[in-house]
Amino acid sequence: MTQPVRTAPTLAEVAAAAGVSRSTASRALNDSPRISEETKKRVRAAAKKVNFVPNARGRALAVGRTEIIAVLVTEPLSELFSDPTYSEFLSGITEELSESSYLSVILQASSTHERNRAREHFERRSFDAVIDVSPYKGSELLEVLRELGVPTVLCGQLEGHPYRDVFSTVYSDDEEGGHFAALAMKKRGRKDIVAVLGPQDNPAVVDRLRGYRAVLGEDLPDANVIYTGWNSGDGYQAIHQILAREMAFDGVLCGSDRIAAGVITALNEAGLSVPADVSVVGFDDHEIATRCVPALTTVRQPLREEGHMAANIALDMIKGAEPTTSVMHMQLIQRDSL
Amino acid sequence: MTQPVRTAPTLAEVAAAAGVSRSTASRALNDSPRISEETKKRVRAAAKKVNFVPNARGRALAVGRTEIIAVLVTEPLSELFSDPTYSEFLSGITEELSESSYLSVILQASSTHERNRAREHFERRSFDAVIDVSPYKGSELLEVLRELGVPTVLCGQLEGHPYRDVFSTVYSDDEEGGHFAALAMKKRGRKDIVAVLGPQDNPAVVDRLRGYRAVLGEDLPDANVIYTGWNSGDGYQAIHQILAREMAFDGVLCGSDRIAAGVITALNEAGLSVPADVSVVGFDDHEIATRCVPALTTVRQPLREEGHMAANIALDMIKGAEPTTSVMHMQLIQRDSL
DNA sequence: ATTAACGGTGCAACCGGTTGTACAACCGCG
DNA sequence: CGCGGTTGTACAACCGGTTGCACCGTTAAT
Repeated sequence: MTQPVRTAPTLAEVAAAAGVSRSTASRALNDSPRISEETKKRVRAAAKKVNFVPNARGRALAVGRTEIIAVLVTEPLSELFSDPTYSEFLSGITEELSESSYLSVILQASSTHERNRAREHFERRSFDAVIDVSPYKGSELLEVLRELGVPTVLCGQLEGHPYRDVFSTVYSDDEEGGHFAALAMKKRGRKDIVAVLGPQDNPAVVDRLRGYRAVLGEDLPDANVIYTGWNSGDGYQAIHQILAREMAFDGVLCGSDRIAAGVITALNEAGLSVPADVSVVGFDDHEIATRCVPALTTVRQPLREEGHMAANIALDMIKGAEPTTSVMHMQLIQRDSL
Repeated sequence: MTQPVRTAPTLAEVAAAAGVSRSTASRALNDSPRISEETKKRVRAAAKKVNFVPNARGRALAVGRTEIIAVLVTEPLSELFSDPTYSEFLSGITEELSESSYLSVILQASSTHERNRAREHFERRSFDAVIDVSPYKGSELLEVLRELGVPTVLCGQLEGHPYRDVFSTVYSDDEEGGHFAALAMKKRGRKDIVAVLGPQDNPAVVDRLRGYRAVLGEDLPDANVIYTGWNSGDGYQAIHQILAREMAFDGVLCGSDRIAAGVITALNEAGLSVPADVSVVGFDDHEIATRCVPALTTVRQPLREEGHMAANIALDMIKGAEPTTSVMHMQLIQRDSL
């Protein structure tokens, strides 16, 4: 049996069926004010009848848009998928785009080969816009995008804002998040605070710490600031380190919920009750936060909303909007660990 | 400051710079045998000089291909990302496509809205081919794809093979995997086997069980077959269930490595040694397999290779190849739990 | 010397839409 | 009755490539 590859109906066939010209058919389907209601109705009926759907390729060439947005990621796919932070952010982007007719393509850029490939696609004008999920200063690809004039949204603050006047930026206000967490500690009357942050060179970590300090001052001494990785094991170790010093503390600010989970485990093992003896506050509002015992008070980073915002800004820029910078607000999620 | 949106050079400019016609320029860049070496060299030099890169939209329209392949997934993005099985398969696809100039788009189809959107894109001919990661019988989208004649690759066997003559299929031979696991048990001299599978309605589960039975016969009695979920907790519970029956057993065949991890924990808690008292074999060769104590003997499903294969078949079908069915082979990974 | 064969190139059509502009039909007006 | 102004439609160009076919000049065969 031969395949029933019904070749798709073109605008010309619709026009013929409706007894009008191609241009009139096009305008009628695009609801141009220059076409009479009568004709529009006839053309629409004809289109329905022959099952017409405008061909993406033809349309793309005519209007100069592919209706595709690239999401540029530096991480390899496996890491990208295993990190729930990314997955929620990406969901936000696709969710928002699904309201429009736009599609998103995940474009990896971890190896040189991948970066060259990405560059090639940029030069071909395969995409109407690019959302860079983890931009870094001095990236050659950003340079290319700038030269090509491709609308670009950076997710995350670049120190020195080297592209501020060309690209849009979306980021969460980490300093504000630090404020919220620290204020909660203060309100609860905690006076001897320990901070178990992530890696020292991470800009988010720096901003959060600034937020903590602005509120707590002397209640968070330098000696109590510990830089680690993001995992529960890191939190666990950090607490052991603190306990070994045999100094009193009544609150722990954590750089991630996973760190906090490890912190709580270590405290419990040491016979310290949370929150009776020690208060713990996390960061991220990761799924794990609700599964901690006690459930973790944490700072929510609006990742999904950030994705929405990034997508919307990209769409606006495609329509010609100027680059903007958009700061998302953190939120304290009150649970039982404080 | 105005943006430096250098408008991209077109073929016409290259042709002018090389002193030839547009058609000759096109043929020269596409290495047509009808053009002399001399001319090709001149055109290539001109192209390099003006930084010419063929425009994706124009090309797509002319050649009738978008150079985009859609990966259709039924799961919501969050699940997709959290399941390492998918992530490896998807990596395989993008890895293979990155050798070509093709891009892949992840197209979700869990809600009705998403399915309508997918359908619309299919009708617009936005994609040259579709890879359906989790096809199910009676899917309306498959029906649409068949009608439209879009090259499609199904990942997983559909019972009754309703589309065999139209779509290609790639799947791992689960029955063979069952064979391998069971044979290993037999070789080790295990006679009283328990099977802790996944959900009863899962086709992979059915096939694996068939493989087990063909080898073990009476050594795997019906009463010893337990259907559960895929997680470690399920394996843990299943063993407790078996232990409660107070019947002897010396081997456990597991439907996933996560199940096996739970099984091993339960056995150890019950004072049974693995592999001295009881042998355990998993399935998937998940990362967790190497972290079990003892390290888990398991059946490896070549997910990455399956992704490669799916991508290649899709590319071949785009070039006009007939639909094929491709079966990937399982492999027993010997570790210490047997 | 005439012609067939052939390699190399350009013209023009085409892919499937959108859009600037010309034009025809109709209106009301002086 | 002829005019300008509206309204609705069609013609044709255009987006940026690819490709069938005609045509040119050259060489070899008759």
